[in-house]
Amino acid sequence: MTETQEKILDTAERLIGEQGYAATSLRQIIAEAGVNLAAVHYHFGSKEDLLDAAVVRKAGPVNEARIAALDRVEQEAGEGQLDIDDVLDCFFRPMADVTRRNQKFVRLMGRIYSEGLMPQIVQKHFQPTMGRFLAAFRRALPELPEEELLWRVHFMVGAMAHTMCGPSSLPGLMDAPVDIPRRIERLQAFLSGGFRAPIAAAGEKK
Amino acid sequence: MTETQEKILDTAERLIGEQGYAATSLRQIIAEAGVNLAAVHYHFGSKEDLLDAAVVRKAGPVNEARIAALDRVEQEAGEGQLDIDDVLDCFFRPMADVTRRNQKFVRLMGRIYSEGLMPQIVQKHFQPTMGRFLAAFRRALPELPEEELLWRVHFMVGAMAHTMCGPSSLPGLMDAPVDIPRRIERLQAFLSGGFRAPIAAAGEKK
DNA sequence: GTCTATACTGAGATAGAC
DNA sequence: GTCTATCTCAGTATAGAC
Repeated sequence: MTETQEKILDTAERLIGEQGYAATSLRQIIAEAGVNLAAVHYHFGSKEDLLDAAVVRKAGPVNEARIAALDRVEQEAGEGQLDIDDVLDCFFRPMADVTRRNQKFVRLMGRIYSEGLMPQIVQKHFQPTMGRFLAAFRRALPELPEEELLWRVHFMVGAMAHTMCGPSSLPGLMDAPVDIPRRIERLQAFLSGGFRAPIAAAGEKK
Repeated sequence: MTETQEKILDTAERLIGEQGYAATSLRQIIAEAGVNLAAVHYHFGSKEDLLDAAVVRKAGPVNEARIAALDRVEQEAGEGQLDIDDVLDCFFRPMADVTRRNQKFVRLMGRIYSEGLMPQIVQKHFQPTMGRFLAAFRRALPELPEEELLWRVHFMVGAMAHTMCGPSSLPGLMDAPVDIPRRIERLQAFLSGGFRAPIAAAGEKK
């Protein structure tokens, strides 16, 4: 990894996290990184591939930590049932941990999910991890039908994405201090209740 | 409202809902609508203002129905406490109803939230409604501290946004039939559990 | 192999003729 | 009110210096 590549990745991570992908031009990135425009395409191929590389660099370790935590919890549980809160903890704690050292990256992660851009990137880098966690959720909530389980994980991802990227748009939260780990704790408690909720009756009318 | 304006709005609603805002060019919209490029800027000012107009046209009735439903529930409750499920119902049922007649619009709504674009638009058109609902949530969950309540509403918005726009990226849900009302029922049950969840202890360590 | 300079295409926006 | 022509800036592609 050359110095040029690292300067580009660092700057892209910061600017895209702050402003969003669409709002950040390659020309702004290269200006702040002090490199040439063509260097971006030489090293990364395209703007989208640059984002991909920036994600991969930091998301890899987070997902590894998630899997490691899940391995430990599953081993402790043996053949028995898993606790949904333990599973959520395996998923969110590594993210909270990395946030304590690097706020920039979590912003970028939120952008990726919530700008709706490139499901491919999410797919490519998070799908293996999600597969492991889906299995764990199944073990924690065996009474939940498969389709309902998938939707609940989908809701979880949506709430997480919206929560990660920047301050809330709700008036009372705008000027709240940016304490991401605390934010994640709140989210985890909320999701725990959601996963445990009884299933909605189909076609329910009040 | 001239015929030209309506053709532009209809086409924009459809294309942006299908492809997203960033991926849809004004030139594509005008080609399919059969109008001139400058007409868009003449009538709406900019691409962003066009989106704004498309949202306003359809979101207005939904929010009015939400407020009307909430009025009714609050009147029935009198001075007593509100039921969180009733409040959620007031919020989501109008959206499910409009979906039964017009799938295109819900896609557009999802895009707006989830492309992270223009918080201004969300702010401008949904904030008054959100204000009313925040008060209702407070009445339904009086024991919840204000900050926690605001975050939970934030999580709700994130889950909703992610759910509205297109199919899930989870393997098992990709080819599921697009039954938005059913999707909303599932979401509502999940959120109900989330809102009722006990609060996370600060700095909790397993 | 790395990087610079520069040109190309398509986007949103605008001025002015009609 | 409407449309043509044009402007600026985006992402991209390539030729060639080192």
